[in-house]
Amino acid sequence: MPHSCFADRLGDLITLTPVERAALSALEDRERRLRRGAILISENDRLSELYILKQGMMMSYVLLHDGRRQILRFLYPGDMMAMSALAFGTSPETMMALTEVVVGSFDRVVLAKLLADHPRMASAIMALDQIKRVSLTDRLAAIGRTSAKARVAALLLDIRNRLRRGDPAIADSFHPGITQEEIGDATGLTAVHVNRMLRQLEEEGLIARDGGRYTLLNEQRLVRAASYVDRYAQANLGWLPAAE
Amino acid sequence: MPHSCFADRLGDLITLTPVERAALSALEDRERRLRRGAILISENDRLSELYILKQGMMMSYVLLHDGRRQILRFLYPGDMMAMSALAFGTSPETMMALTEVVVGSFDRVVLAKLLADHPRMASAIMALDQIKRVSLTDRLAAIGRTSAKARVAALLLDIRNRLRRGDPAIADSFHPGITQEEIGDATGLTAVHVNRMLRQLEEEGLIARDGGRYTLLNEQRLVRAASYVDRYAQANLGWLPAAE
DNA sequence: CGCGTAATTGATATCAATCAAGATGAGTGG
DNA sequence: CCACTCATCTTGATTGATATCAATTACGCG
Repeated sequence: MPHSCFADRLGDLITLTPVERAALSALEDRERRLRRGAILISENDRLSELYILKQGMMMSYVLLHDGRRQILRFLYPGDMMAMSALAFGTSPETMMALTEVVVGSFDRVVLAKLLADHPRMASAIMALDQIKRVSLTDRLAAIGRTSAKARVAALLLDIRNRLRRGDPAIADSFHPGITQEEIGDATGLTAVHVNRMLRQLEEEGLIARDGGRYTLLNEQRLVRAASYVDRYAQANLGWLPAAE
Repeated sequence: MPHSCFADRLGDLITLTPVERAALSALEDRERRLRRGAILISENDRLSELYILKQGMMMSYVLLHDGRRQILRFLYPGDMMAMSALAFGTSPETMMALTEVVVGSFDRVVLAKLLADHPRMASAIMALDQIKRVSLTDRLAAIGRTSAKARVAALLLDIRNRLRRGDPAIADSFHPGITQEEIGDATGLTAVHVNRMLRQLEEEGLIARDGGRYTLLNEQRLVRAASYVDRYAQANLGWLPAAE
């Protein structure tokens, strides 16, 4: 049976049957490779396929008139991308590879078919969507109502947690693989100010940095400073009836 | 056949069969009334039901440690609420009535059953979710990367468009029914600064105000100033196979 | 009429942006 | 192996947008 990154992700939430896993793997068999910096879909491009990130790291962002950029989300293996294809004919956002990546693609009609054949997957995918939505509202609240330092701290915590999901060996030390400018574009700050906030976090003994590597020295205080909540860890799909 | 606000909403996107409409109306038959200011669900309350707003206006928000508030969304008739119940046992946000309201409620298991029995509804509800998600990312970009004036303008445009969806008679003049403090909590600004921004928009001839009533005097310039996009108007579910 | 909430306005403070220069470091071509 | 280049990071000085503080004023409502 072919391996499915997306099934692994769903499998963290519910127990999947072999039949369900097989059905999900159909979402990934059309593979495509991208180099670092390559764009999978640009804002306003025609859109009818969805993608699953299988290897590497990507991000999605929008550009404003004045050239400023807002990064909407960093994407890791198992993440479904371009779900907006379900509602729109053109993409509302740009998706770019931050490393070499492998993505699987499938037509939106294939997803509709999957939902029809495996209704339990429909509920599970919707639940997964809700986790993403709540994470997004957390970020909205962070940008709207918290300090620059808190936003940077929250982003570091979030990236570490998401990396750890793909590699449980990761503890307090990790390599986000993004620039300070990207941290700024994700948190609504300038690169210069991100630099100062990182320095402050460092001086306060909350983090350490070396090259592109970050170490969380006091996770508890960091979580408190950032008002950070790991929504994925809180998820609970116990209410969903087991598969037959 | 009982009337369903949610079916009306979905019906804007796809043509529903009478059978589908009947199934959707099951999501609303358990009615509940709330007075202005009443709280439907508080942050961290146990959660196992979903709701559909049938009449009136609500909002959802989160509170931070320091008492600051971030309003996540204003809710209008036809909006499904508390979908986070699909993924979490407790609510990540508070939902409060801004006027007298009527809501319908149903258990999350009922939704799972509906998705199983009517797979086309599963795709349509997911598409509707995507519209909401993209609107949320628009707001994220606005708060992260645009000026106070642009954010206030965008909120006014959005509220007008959403009110108009419920009442096509609404043109350029409308009554949002929210305070300047609430505008601030939705846009990440203080009430004082919202007041100044409204005044500026007024002085520039973009809007007029009278009591709680707002009039858009130059919608085109306002849309430009706000970089506003009406995602709901752009939605297109043409790819979804018609019902049999 | 009186009370409480919301709106308004001015003065001042603060956080983060902008502007300006280096410093560091990883490729790259000679 | 070195000189060069470009991106990234770093730091200081200054500006600017928005917050905060402090009164008033207007208004809906009992």
